[in-house]
Amino acid sequence: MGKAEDTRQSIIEGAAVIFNKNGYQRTSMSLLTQALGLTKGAIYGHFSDKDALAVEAFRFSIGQVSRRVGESLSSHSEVLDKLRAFARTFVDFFEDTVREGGCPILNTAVDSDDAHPLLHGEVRRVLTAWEGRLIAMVNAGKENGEIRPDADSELFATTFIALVEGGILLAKTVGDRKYLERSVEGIDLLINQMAIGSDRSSRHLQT
Amino acid sequence: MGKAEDTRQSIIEGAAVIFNKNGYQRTSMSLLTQALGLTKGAIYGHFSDKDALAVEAFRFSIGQVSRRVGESLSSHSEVLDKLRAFARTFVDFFEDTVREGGCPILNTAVDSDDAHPLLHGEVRRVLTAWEGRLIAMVNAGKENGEIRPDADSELFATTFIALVEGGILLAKTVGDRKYLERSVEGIDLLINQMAIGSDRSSRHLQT
DNA sequence: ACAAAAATATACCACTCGGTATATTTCCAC
DNA sequence: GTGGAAATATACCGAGTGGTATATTTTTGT
Repeated sequence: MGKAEDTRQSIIEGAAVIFNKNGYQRTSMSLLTQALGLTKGAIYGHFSDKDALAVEAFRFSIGQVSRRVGESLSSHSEVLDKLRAFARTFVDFFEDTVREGGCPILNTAVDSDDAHPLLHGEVRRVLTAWEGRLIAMVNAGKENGEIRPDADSELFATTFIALVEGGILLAKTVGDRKYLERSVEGIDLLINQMAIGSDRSSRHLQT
Repeated sequence: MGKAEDTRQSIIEGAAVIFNKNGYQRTSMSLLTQALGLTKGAIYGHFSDKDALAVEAFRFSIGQVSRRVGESLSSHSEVLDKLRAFARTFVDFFEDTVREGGCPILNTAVDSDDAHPLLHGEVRRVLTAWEGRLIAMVNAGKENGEIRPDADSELFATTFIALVEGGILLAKTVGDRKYLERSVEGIDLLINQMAIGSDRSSRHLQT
């Protein structure tokens, strides 16, 4: 990778955090230059405009999340364990997430509301991909006999995502990670209810 | 109410929608003036600065949500029905919510991230109040025998809020209300599991 | 080592921002 | 109706915005 390509990547990585912390609008080009130690000339030499950089930065942030999740899943073979690890990843990295400005999906979804169709399309694609991945995992669990065949995979996928994002929102806003922990606990309950032959499926919303 | 107080209120109501649609940063004073048909002089005559107006606008938006929820609850006497009506209110008003720019709690929580301590404090207060209200309702249900005494009211309150906000986020971002409907369906499952003597408590994550 | 090319820095553009000082209009008590 | 006060409009401020044209530095192929 040449020197130029190297700085291009460092711009993306630096901008990802700054955009995520401050939002698209509040992130000015001059803020980026001083945080990156570069000048406008350098940035505009690599990206056509602020929008293009924002999109690449968002994709990079998503890649980071995806990588973390992938690593968590790889250490488990059973689908049920993979699902549990999936959810718990967001708890494990909560402090890092807060330090980097919160969940980029959540932030960008709210931030790009109407005003930024490009970013809006990106986050929309990420969310449906996430949903599809969860549905596929549940279906795989049905096929290998881990999950009851009558489980509603779409209902599970939606509640999974909603609980994760809602949990992050609550925990970050109120400033207490217990809200995210509880949300993931709620996901665990749902997972147990889909499982075949687990006595945990008879335990409900009790501690 | 004098003419001036009337104007002041119309500024708040108009600004509430504009702030919620565009976010704090993207809502410029000139955007407000042209949308309200007023000039800066009029606005700054009633509010010290943009921040003060934003806070009042946020409170007004929250009041609207609170009013809707209150009306939904008032038509039920049992706690379990109140909880179900609580959740369903967000589905019933989903189209209105989208038209007005999304859930003000969700939007403001993400928007005020770090940058606006005043608004951040407001949304934080609203969230904990919402949590307290749900916990109180569950406890009331325990006392009058509707809800199992061992139900985890805090876990329920957190998952309730996370599912509502996460569901709104998903539904609005992807552009399909079914995601919010599923999230509320998930809440109904949790409610049924807390209920005493309902055979529904043995049905889990199946359609 | 050197010249061409690529990458980065500098200086500047028109425009918009939130906010204010002042002029003008509208309201209200008498 | 009229005078004084309150409410609103107008004109303007310095600062910051995204973006660009050009100058300078750095890299790269030979």
